[in-house]
Amino acid sequence: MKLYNTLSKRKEEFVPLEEGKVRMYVCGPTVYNFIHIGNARPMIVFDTVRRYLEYKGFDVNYVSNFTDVDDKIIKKAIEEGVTADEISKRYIAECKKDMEGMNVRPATTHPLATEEIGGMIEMIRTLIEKGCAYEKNGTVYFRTRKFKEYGKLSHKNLDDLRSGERSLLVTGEDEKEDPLDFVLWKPKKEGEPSWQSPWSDGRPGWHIECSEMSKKYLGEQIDIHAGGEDLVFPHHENEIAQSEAANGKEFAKYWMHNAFLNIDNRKMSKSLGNFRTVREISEQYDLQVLRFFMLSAHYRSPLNFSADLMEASKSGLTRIVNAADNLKFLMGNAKTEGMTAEEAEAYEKTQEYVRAFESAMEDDFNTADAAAAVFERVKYSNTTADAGSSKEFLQKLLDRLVSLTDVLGLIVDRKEEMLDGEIEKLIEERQAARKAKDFARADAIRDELLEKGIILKDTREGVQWKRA
RNA sequence: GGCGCAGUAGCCAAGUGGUAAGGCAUGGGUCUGCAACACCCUGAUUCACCGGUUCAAAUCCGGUCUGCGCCUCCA
Repeated sequence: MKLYNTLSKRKEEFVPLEEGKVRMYVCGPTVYNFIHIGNARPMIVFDTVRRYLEYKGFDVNYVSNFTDVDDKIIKKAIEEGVTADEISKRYIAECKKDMEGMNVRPATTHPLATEEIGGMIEMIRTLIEKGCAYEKNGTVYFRTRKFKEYGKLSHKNLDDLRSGERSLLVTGEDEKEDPLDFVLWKPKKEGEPSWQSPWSDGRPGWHIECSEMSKKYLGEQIDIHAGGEDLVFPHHENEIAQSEAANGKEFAKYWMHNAFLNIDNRKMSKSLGNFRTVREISEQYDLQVLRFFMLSAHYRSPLNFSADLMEASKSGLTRIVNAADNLKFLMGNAKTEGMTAEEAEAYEKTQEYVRAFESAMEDDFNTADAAAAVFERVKYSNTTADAGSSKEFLQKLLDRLVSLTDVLGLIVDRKEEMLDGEIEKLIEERQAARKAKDFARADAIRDELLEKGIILKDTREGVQWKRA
């Protein structure tokens, strides 16, 4: 299995620190509002990475935080006249609903920054003891130049950064020893949430949060650290500096970053007014469609969101779901149980699609290519399975399809709700009308059911239905 | 200014040296009372442009054009 490591700028063979186990940390959202579709990309992408690792038999310890103390949260709390805690709790709950809709599995642990302050203070204390940090007027800064490898992730050199920072120098952050130094702890302002520390009542800087939470739940060294590409600098660069300076060992072995999501070819931003929340999308589409859309391109390529592309994704996903529905429908009407020799042979051929799927995923999680293998698999079962197929054969075809779509987090095997007696009666009545060639009546019933969200399909084997 | 990414059919998108996957859309057909689903057929002598390396390039090198990202705690 190969994955692209931002650190080395190339694809590397994945070798876990401990055989059979993967320790993975994904930077989570700051919870000051509903999550937007840009937040959704890393969630979906890295959830898929996790699913594939588990599919390959790894025991994955997956940690993803919620940043629940931050300027934006405080600002929102002031606007609404409630506590910051109320805001963060509310949007964590909303975020979890969205994750469920996108079929993003809960992490092994979802730490909250506010519940880990003690550990952060300890880490800052260690950094000060080692001479890697210093305190000025209640603020603690990281001494960036003390960490010789600073810039190794974002591949920047300190002097280039320095020239870019000139404007900052004159804006009055002159209490820093060096403009590149960043905050580990800052004193509270009036009315802000705060915690006691040896330096001041205040709160931690953003970067130290992830360093500490990763250490606490996964240990000083982890396999994979992931997030959006905008986090490469400065967030992840700073995490490396803090963690490696404090712990004295390499922090994460592999760094994975997803590319950005644009909307109608423009960057999503508040000033452009093109911000789209996952919740908004869910009013128009099943979030499964959003997930499928996100996986239609490689995670390191920029992806453009538009209504047309969502429609195309919806059609594509429906094709996959239809194939599964069809297998289930045929299974319900199968006349024989055991597989014949020909069927066993036909089933063996599906192994080829599994191989194609896996080799796509093994190549830096190429989900677009993996989806192509799923489509070929779909075509194969659409052309191979029919009313004469045995139940066992159909079941095996379905199982194999589901095992692949599960890795992508696509649900194709939704449990069917029982039909209301009334609806069932209408379907029977329509069948009778059709037999009597009373098509006007038959169509009227079909329209009536459509209004109730039931779509009918007449097949040679009988009437198939599904919820819209 | 510094660092970096991308440009493949109407749209989306794989493919990183061996002669262009897959999906959506379009058009035609089979099936069907009709519809829906499914199936078959329908697509790039060509991969932004120019030049080079090679027996061979969308894939490597150089240049040009275009779009974009990071360098401001925005995933």
